[in-house]
Amino acid sequence: MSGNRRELLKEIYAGLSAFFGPQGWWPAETPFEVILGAILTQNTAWKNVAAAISNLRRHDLLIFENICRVYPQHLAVLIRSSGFYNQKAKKIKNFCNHVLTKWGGSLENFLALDLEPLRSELLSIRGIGPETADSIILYAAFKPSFVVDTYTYRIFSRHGWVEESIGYEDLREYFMGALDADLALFQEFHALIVRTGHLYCRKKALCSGCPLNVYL
DNA sequence: CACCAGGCAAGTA
DNA sequence: TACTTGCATGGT
Repeated sequence: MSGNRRELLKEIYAGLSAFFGPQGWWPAETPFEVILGAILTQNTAWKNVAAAISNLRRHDLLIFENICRVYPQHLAVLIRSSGFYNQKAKKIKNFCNHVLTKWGGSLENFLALDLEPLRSELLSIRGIGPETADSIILYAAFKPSFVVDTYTYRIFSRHGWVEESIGYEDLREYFMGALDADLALFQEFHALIVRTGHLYCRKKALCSGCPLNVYL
């Protein structure tokens, strides 16, 4: 049964990869920028996140040591366009304070942890949930933790491949239990799923030619 | 005008 | 354990 799942996933990945080509995610220049983007994009369109990151860049705040010194209120003003800005400013500061107090300010050392210890420590930080944690692990720490998002859930449940009631951890295990722990594969697969979701989830267009050929 | 976007935490039963 | 609600801007 699990071999079947592996074949299904391999087939979907191959199809999406051939259809869309390489995605080259995450759209950021440094690990810390990935982390900021992962928090800022929580339930928010990426376009609004991009504007916030652009503001941070203008203020030279895409650097860990710099953002550590800024007040949450000031941060909130700069990331306003990403929505939930008061919460998100606090979440970013929570992350920074964790690295400062527990890792002596060495983000590099923190991200060098093995996958499982890193994941549980990320999840202990207020504001870092499972998707944000896995995004950070996959695209900032470069370790193969599969990222599940709403598109993943919608696409796979709508096709009847998983139960509608499935939760985050079980859906993540659906992928990780069937696929080899391959960094590039996980990075591309998630990016391709999001690409598909952007085009077809809750849109009127049908998936003409797309391997996931169903009205979502 | 209503609805949603690459979630998460806190509160309730 | 399993819902529900607050958070908030900007695009369709």
